[in-house]
Formats: sequence, C-alpha cells, structure tokens
Amino acid sequence: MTAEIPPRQGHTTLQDVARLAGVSAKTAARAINGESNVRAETRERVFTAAAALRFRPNRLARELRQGARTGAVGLVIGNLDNPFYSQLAAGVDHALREHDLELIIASTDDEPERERVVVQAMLERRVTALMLVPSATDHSYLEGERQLGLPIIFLDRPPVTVVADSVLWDNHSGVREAIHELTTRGHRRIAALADSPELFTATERLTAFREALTEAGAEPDEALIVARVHDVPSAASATADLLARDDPPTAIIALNNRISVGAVSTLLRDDPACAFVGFDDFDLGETLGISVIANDPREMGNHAGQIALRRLKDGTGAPERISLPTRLVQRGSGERPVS
Amino acid sequence: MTAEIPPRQGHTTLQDVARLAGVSAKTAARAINGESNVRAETRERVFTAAAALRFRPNRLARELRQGARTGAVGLVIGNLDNPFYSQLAAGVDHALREHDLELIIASTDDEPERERVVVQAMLERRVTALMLVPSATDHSYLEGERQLGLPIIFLDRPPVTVVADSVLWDNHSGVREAIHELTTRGHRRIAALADSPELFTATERLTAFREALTEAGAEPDEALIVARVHDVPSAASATADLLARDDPPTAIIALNNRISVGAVSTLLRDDPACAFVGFDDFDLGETLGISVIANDPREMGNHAGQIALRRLKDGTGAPERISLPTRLVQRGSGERPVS
DNA sequence: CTGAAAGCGCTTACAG
DNA sequence: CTGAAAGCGCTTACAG
Repeated sequence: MTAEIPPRQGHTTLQDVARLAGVSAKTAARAINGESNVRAETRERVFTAAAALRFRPNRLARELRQGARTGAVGLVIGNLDNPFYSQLAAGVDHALREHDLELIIASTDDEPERERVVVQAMLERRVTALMLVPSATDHSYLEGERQLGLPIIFLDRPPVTVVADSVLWDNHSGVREAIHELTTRGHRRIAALADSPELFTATERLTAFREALTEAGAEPDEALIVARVHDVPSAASATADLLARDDPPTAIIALNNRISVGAVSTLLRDDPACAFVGFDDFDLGETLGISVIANDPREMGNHAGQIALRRLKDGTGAPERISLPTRLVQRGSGERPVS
Repeated sequence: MTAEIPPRQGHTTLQDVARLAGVSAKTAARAINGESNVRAETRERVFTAAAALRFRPNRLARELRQGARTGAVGLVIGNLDNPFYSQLAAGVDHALREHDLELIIASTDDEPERERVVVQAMLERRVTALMLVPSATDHSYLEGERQLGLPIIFLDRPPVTVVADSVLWDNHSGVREAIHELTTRGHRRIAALADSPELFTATERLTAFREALTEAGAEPDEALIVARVHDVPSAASATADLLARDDPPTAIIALNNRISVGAVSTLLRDDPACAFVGFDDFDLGETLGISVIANDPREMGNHAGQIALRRLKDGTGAPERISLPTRLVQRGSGERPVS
C-alpha cells in the first residue's frame, strides 16, 4: 500500500537545485552562471545542491529563451570519407574550438536533394551559422535566413542565387602554372581528368586547363579530356585507358585529390614515361616524388570558421569573398619532366 | 509621427501561421505535422499560410517540450585530420542517415580534459546518444547519464569505470598473424613502432606483438620497440633511426595508420632490405605493395551507429561488446618477405 | 543581494 | 474535426 516512488523522469532542473538550496530559480541561475550579485554563502549553497543533484543545465531551454542564436554551427559537406572534406571539417573545427561552438556536420554525397534535407534540418535546429560546400545550384531557399541575419558561408564553390560569403580556390593560377611548366618542357599532348561538369571546381579547372594550353600554342585535344571521373577506381581505369591509346598523352593532369590517387596508382603500376601533376596534395605525395597543385583544405575550413566568428560578433555587411591560392609544387627526380 | 514598423525579430512561429490561417495553434500544428483529424480545406489553409510566412518549425522548442530526447547524436573523436577518425565518422554518419538524426562531432586531440569539456557540452545539448573514442580513463562522470537511459558507445578503446556498449578491434589476431608470418619467413629481429602507452590500442597491440614473438621463440628486443610515436614525421624519423643502427631490424611493424605512413615514407626513400607490415590500410597501400593489418574504421562507425539506433528503439539492456576482426593482407612482389 | 511573474515556441492532455 | 490551457526548463524584465 505504500506509494510507488516514481523513477526520476529526466535530468534535475534549475528548479530542483533552487528548491534544495532554499533559494529562487533566479538566484540559483545567477550562481550557476557566475553572475554577480550573489552572496558568497548563497553561491556555495547553490553549488552544493547542484553537485548533489548532478545538475546539468539544459541548453535547449536556455537557447529557446534567449532567441534565435544557438551554440551550434552547421557544416554541410560532400562526404567524410574524402580527405578533402574531412580536412575542411578539421579546419572549421579548429577555428571554432575556443569559442564554445558545437559543430553539426552533415554530408550530401553531392546530391542536391540531400542538401536541401540536411540544410533544412540544421535551420530548424537554429544553427548560428551555416557553412556549406554546395551541391545544389539554386539557393534562393536560403534568402529568408540570410535576411534574418544568419551568416552563410559557401566553401569550394560560389553562391549563385543567394548573397553569401565564400571561400574559394584560385583554381586558375595553379592549373595555369602547371600547364605552363609542362608546355615549357615540351609537352603538347596533355590529358586532363576531371569530375562531373555539374561541379563548379571541375568546370573551372578544366577551363583553366584549356585556356593555358591554348595560350601555349598547344591546342587541347578533346579526346584526351576525360570528364565525370568521380572516384579512385574510375580515375585509375580512365588513366589506364589513356595510356593504352595509340597516341597516348605525354602528360596527365588530375583535377582533384581522389582522381589524383587513382591516376597515381595506375602510373605507379604501369610506370609509363608520362608526366603527372595532381590537384591537392596527399600522403606520400612528396615521398613518391609526385608534383601537385597544392592547396590546403584545412586553411579553407579555418577561414570559413573565422568569417563565421566575425559575422557573429560584428553582424552582417557586404559579403566577403576570399580566394585561396593554389600553386604548383614540383617534385621528382628530373628524369621525368614534372612527376 | 508614424509609428516605426519594427523589423521582424526572428522566424515566424506556429502562432503566426495559425493566426493567418484563422485557426488555433493546435490545429496548425496538426496540419504541419501531418496528423489526422484535420479537414482537407483547413489543412490547405494552414499550408498556404505557412508557405507565405516561410514558416520553419523550431526544433529546440519541440524537443524541449517532448522531453529528454533530441534528434542529435554526439560523436567524440580524436581529430578529423586523421583518416582513421574521419572514416569512423563517415561510418556513423552513414548509419544515421535514414533516421533523421543529426551528428554533432567534437574532437579531443586525445586530451582527457578536452574530452570532458566537449562531452559536457553535448550532454547539455541533450544528445540522444553519445559515441566516443575515449581519451580520458575515468568515465564515472557518465554514470548518471547512463542511468537516465542515454545510450553510450565506446569506440576503439573500452569503457573502464562505466558500463557502456563498445565496438573494439580484435587487435591480437591481426598482430599475431603478421608476426607469425614474419617469423615463419625467418625474421627474428622485428621492430615495432607504437603510439603512447596511455592509449589502449597502442598497449594492446604491443602486448600482442611481444607475445607472438615470444611464442615463435624469438625473444623481443626492447631496443627495437619504439613507443610514443604519435605522428607521421616522428614515425618517419624513428624508422630512419632504426635503419641506421649497427644491428638494424630485418622487419618493422607499425601499429597504427599514421605511423605506417611515416614509416613507409622512410622505407620508400631509403629502400632498405627491410620487411614491413602496417596497421590500418591506406591510399596507395595496395599499389605500393605494402602489406597491412587491415581493419575498417567505417565499419566500426557503422556498427556504433547501429547499436545507437537499436538502443533508441529497444531501450537499455546488457551492454553490447562487439569485436571487429583485423587480418593480415599480404602484398608485395615476393622479393621481400612481407612488404 | 534576492525573487515573482511572464514568456521563448512548441506539445500534452483534455474538453468539446 | 477543433481549441483553450498548461507546461517543457530556462531567461528576461522588473520590483524590491
């Protein structure tokens, strides 16, 4: 006949702490949050009560009351498996560290519909800033949020139908530099491996490739330009196909990191007399003497984080557009022109 | 003298939508959330109003009201720069996809104090499950959360002072297999490169190394065991030091992925007659003919995600403890025993 | 230095 | 099929 003692339903609340300490909720909050105007003795009593009850403040409640701003930043990338994206995320993470901001990461696999879904979820969670490597092309659905003051930062690919900050690569300079070097050393038949033309970077790098080649007086051979190479295996086989041609290229440029790894694996295996340059550096690239167009995804992420922090402090303004350098890093023994 | 029209302070609310549609908040909620018992015509009116006002529901409010559970899962790892951790995160991400769960990621750089800080923040945000690669050794501070029903899953390293699920490697089998192979082929002087002894995996793999060597009748030479190798450069130089000895080892085993990359870079550069096996596979490992003790971080992450989902559905129970295989993958030309 | 009341934007538990 | 009231756990805006 004794009443059942109901199991604790959830976490203890500020009210519970206040009650045990014999003060009001407001006073308990003052002590917990380290505000002034609390008697030392009162503070002690609240601390003791909080510790006894293992009080852990509920941020959702706090943030709901305080308004739009949350302590979470949203980062939307293609896929954590890809070192480019994970290093980007590492850079963002690094920038956010000291500022008590949490990082919500979602991946899209570069699918526009999935981008909509994950961004939507982040907006409903009221992230305090949104960074994304866009896969969709229309971002007018973000316009409302922008007007509400949400810092929005595009990475790797520029905003099109929305005004936003961006951190991009200077794709042209690195590619030009590489092609210039190759043509100077006599290469005329240079092949290029690129990702899907829907991707801004793929198209921009390919354009730079064509322009640089033309400028050097070496008309690009469209048969040597392979697009829609999206992963390591397909890059490996596309490279093998190029090498198996009757008129193989004398040099190959790979226009992103996954493509580089695939191409290099074929080149190492077959060991043809073919020069090579790859976009993005990678583990063992230096050791293997592979020339690369170096860029630093961590730096890109870090910049994005810095912009977000600045926006949160100073509010909105004209959109920032940062262009990060890419430059040719030549390696190799000399027995081959560039690789 | 006209009154200033105040700028919209924040997002429109369910109340705003209800007002515009001429219904109560509850009815608006029913329509928005797709509940039954709403007249089609009413539903339409609510939808129209919501679209006009660009209503975006506030998840913080919903989750606060609904109770402890949030739609966010917390993942605590060492560092996103390390492919082991980023692939682990990719696996978790993958498992969570279809379930509308968001992923909050925080990195600790393997510092116990930082782990406390980020875990604390996640708990205050009321994550619905917590996964961590622990760097602290005492996790009794999680006991309260466990009792409140929070699914807690340890990855890579086991829980010590708290009851929790775990997904670990069978470190012994892979290392034994590798050492068995090396000793069978005649190696007696085998060096090992390991991370800090504070790390469970480092110690466990080193123990397996010593045991396997002893079993094969080849007493381990402590001078050939290098501990506290924590990154690629230090692994590279530690390898160079080993090779420069008067009595260099005839084989080297690297006990994690970063150490492997560093060791391989030195081995490729110096090209000594030294066999090699590395823990964790890596890009170009197969192409370069490097033998590895293969494991799959994505799989570990995926398993953790699955356990979390199961716990969320079926509630608590006896802790699960999954041990994932590691196995020797032999590559190489045959001119060297294992590498 | 302290506290009572109201409110953030939803959902719950009812009542009709 | 619809709605009014109360409440999730905090903070705000006051009042003392």
